[in-house]
Amino acid sequence: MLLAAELLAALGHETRLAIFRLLVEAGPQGRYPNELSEALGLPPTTLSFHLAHLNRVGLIRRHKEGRYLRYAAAYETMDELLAFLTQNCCGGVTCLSGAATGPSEKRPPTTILAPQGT
Amino acid sequence: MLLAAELLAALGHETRLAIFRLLVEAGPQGRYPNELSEALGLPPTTLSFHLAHLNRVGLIRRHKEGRYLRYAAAYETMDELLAFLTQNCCGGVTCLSGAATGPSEKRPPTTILAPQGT
DNA sequence: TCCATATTTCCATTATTGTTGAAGTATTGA
DNA sequence: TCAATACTTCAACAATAATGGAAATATGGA
Repeated sequence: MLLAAELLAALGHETRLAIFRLLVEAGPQGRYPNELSEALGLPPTTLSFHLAHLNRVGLIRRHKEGRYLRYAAAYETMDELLAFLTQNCCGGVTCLSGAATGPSEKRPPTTILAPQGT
Repeated sequence: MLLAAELLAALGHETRLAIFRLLVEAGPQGRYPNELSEALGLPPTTLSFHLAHLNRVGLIRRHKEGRYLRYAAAYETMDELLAFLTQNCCGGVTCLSGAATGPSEKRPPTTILAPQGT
C-alpha cells in the first residue's frame, strides 16, 4: 500500500529527486549505483542510503545482476502519485490546464492513500 | 522562484498534506485556521507552524480579513508542480495514461527548478 | 478604554533524517 | 582459494524538522 505523503517526502529531497530523475531519464533498464554516484558526486554510502529510501517507498526497483546491481524507476508508482495529486490536490479545472482531461471517472481510482479522510 | 524538492517536501508530511487537501476542497475562498484546527484536531501552534511552512513555499496564501485570517490553496503552484513532475519525472508515455496529453510544447515550460542539472 | 478572541511568534524539547567512515557481504576472475 | 571490486549495512554524529505551552499581537465589541 502506498502512502501519498511518503512518496512526496521521498521525492522532497534534492538528492533523491536528482537520483530519481536520472533513473527516469535512463529508461526501464536503469542504472548502476557507481554511475549515479559519479554523476552526482556522492559517496557510495550516502547514495545507498537514498536508493534504499526510494526503493522502500516503491519509487524505484532494484535488480540484482550477478555481481552488479541495477536500479530503475518504477513508473507505475509515479503514475499513481500523479493520479492522486490530480484527483485530490487540485482545483480540478486548474490542474492539467494544457491537457484535455475528462471527468476523473475515466481512470480507475488510485490506490494511493492519504489517511486523513481519503 | 519555486524549487520542486521544496514543494514536494512541504506536501510530504501527513499533516500538511491533509491541510492542503482541505484547502483545495474549500475552493478559492479558503478556510479559517480555527476551522482547520478543529477539523484536524491540531493545537493552534502546530497548525500555525504547518500553515507557515506551506505559505512560505507558495502552496497556500494568507489573506487578512479584519480580525480573521483566511488561508487558501494556491492552485497555480500546484499546477506548476504537476507540470514539473509530468515533464521531468515520468517516462512520458506512462504518465497521465488516462488523459489525452499532447506534446509538452503545448504548455509553457514550468518555472519550477530542480537544481541538479535541469 | 478594556476585555475576549483568534492567531501568531518564541522557546525549549523531542523526534526524525541525513551524512559518512569503517566493517561486512557477495561475486567473479586469477 | 585468494584478491579485487561493488555495494551495502552498521554505527556514531550532525543537522533539521516537528510539537506544543507560554507569551505577544491585533482586532473588534462592550
